[in-house]
Amino acid sequence: MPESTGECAKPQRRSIGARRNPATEAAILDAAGDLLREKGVHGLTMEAVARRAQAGKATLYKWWPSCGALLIAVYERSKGAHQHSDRGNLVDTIAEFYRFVFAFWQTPEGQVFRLIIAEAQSDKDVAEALEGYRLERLAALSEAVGWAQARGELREGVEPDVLADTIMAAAWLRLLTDRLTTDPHRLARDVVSGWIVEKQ
Amino acid sequence: MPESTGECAKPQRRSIGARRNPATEAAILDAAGDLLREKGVHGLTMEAVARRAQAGKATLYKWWPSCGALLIAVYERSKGAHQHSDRGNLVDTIAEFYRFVFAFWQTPEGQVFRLIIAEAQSDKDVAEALEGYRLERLAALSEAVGWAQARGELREGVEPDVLADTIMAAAWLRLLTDRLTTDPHRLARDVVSGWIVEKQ
DNA sequence: TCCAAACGGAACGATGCGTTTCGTTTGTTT
DNA sequence: AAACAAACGAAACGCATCGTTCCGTTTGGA
Repeated sequence: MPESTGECAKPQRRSIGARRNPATEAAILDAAGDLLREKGVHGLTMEAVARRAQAGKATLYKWWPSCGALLIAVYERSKGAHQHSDRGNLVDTIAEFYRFVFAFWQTPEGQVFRLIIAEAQSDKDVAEALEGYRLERLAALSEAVGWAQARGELREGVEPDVLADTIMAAAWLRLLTDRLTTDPHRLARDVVSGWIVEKQ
Repeated sequence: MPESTGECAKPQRRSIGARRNPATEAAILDAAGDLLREKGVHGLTMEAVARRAQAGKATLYKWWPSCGALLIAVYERSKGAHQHSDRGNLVDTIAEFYRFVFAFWQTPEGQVFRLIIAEAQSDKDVAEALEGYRLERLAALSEAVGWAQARGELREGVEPDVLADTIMAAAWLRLLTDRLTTDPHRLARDVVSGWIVEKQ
């Protein structure tokens, strides 16, 4: 990841012709990300980003019409795609899921996600992007639950996407109420084990 | 003193001496609430509130140092205290809980709550107030779960506050992702029934 | 009687907003 | 080779909100 120094270092980025300059995009997203982590969502202003990235405001508004768009772009660039790995039983699989997302949400890049949820409550575009992301993650979780179901792990009548919704809800609540230090395995057991057939 | 014009909305609220004027507080909170519902959280500015309430900005900042404080005050004034009523079994009790909060969150007053959750992600004071409210509701939910446990409804090893946390998480996720039209009873069943002993 | 405190109102400098204009740079088209 | 198109940094604009600070007025309490 290119390090943006924030000042000095006069890159003198100019036009590279009648096409978008990737260096400009990178510099702007770097600056936006840095500002977000340093000053929170209120520090993310078009003015500040332009200043820091040594870019013109016109350039910013051309590619990212609003602050919300910038927020989404910052997150999209940094989000890691988590591949669910089946651990043989549902509790361990979900525990691994919690472990991964809690760890990510605690990184500077992942912290942006909670700001996106916040912004989505009053910005329609952000809400739309968030909904797309939510459905994507929900499908992945559903698949993992489906594996357990196929193994006959689950009690009768359990619908994978419904259980996946509950699993995700627990994660979001921890994020939004600053409890990401919750023990992932214990949480997985607390949320999931009610739906598992009892061993005998 | 005789009313001169009788014109609407010219209260001419003045000082009532060296003490806080309740009429001023009411007018300001009314104005703030109206603005929130009409223009969303971005419409809630100190300037706009002062204009609408015909109050001085100095008065606003004296009693509510920030926009977040105003947001909390608006919500505190309107929030209804939900008394949990036991319905004889846990699913029906939780269904009633979901029915109540979903209905409230869909009202103009209740809509403020999602904005509080959003603001709490970047405003420490709001986060603190939200945490207090969350724990308060969690305790009430825990109590309701405890009733079911006392009846022997729950499987062994279930901790009421842990289950209550999951119940609340499902509600919050619906609020934040615009799914308050979820069927409350079905949701209650989907979240809770895994923890109930099977009838025999 | 006098003082303290709250009130509405107006003004201030600072900052961010969204837009516009300008001159420069460079790839693409003619 | 020349003309064009589009992106770029930079600066400026009118406007809104910010948080603060004055002021004069009002009225209860010391």
